[in-house]
Amino acid sequence: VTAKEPRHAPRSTRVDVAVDRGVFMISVAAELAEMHPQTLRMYEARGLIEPSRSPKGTRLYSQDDVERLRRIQQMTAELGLNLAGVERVLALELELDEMHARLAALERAAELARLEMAAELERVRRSFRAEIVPYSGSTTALVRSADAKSPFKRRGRDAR
Amino acid sequence: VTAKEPRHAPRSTRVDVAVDRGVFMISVAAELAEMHPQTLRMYEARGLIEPSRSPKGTRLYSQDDVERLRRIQQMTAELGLNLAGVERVLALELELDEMHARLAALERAAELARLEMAAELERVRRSFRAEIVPYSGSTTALVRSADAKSPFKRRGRDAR
DNA sequence: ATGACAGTAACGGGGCGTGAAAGTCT
DNA sequence: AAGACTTTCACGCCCCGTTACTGTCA
Repeated sequence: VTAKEPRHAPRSTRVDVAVDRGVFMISVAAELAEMHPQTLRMYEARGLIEPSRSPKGTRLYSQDDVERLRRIQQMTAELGLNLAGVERVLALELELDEMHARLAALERAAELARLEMAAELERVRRSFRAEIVPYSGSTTALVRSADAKSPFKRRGRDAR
Repeated sequence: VTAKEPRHAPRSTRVDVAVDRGVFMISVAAELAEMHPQTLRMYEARGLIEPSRSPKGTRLYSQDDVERLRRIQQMTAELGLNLAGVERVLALELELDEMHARLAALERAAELARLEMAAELERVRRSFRAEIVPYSGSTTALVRSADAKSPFKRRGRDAR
């Protein structure tokens, strides 16, 4: 926001790249994940990660790959898991995420159903009231049905 | 079911004991879990398991403890996890179970709410209809609602 | 006094991260 | 020709299961 900038300031560029697009070769991916390149190859051999390959056979790691590597790194380094544990934990965390999503979706669906039900109930109340004509001298009410909007004509928005 | 049994048949007894009541001392717990007794002590030192203690200080493992040991055993032996991994996986699986329970509870609650709503809706309809009475001498149709089978009475069995 | 418990310490095999060697491509 | 990639192999640390030793109690 300042007007003046140093002439030889470090230049940086930001490029938009799909997060699952492989762009980093092994040396820079290793640096980004703070790991040894050889370790990355090992992980691939174990099936923990699957970088794409250039036509020449060079590994290309995506942004997602690097993030996954960092997660693995913190599991092994900070928590002391071995690779088998990492594998299992990653799988479980995936399951857990899916379950979270399902739960959130179900909650949303339930709330929505609740609202629709309430609305339907209100509609029914109103439509019945509208068709009731005040009548004095009897305990019964009358119905004008010719043009009456049937209270139950709309049934659409509920069945799955 | 056969009438005659060998006189010296192996005798067995089945005793009811609370699954979380510590009853096995370390040697039999180890045998049940197919592990070395020392391993059990190690796991306790790591906080992976917490057998109760007799007044004398002897470890007493419950049925639950033994099951947990077997689960640990299969994680380490079959899957190759180390203890840190076991710890993490057990925690995650607990979370997952809780989430399963929550999800099931939420589904039940939603279904129940749905039924109650439907019932309420039906009540409202009926109560309004009860006030409607036949009327002849008009071009409009009539509704005897007290006992009338309403054309739209059945709404229940459709969702899902 | 034998046997199962408790605790601490040391051995040893395997997992896994690192380093080295050799080959290919630009 | 130099440098970064590829692969395979070997060293070495550390985890952890086992064994061994010692002490206590019935």
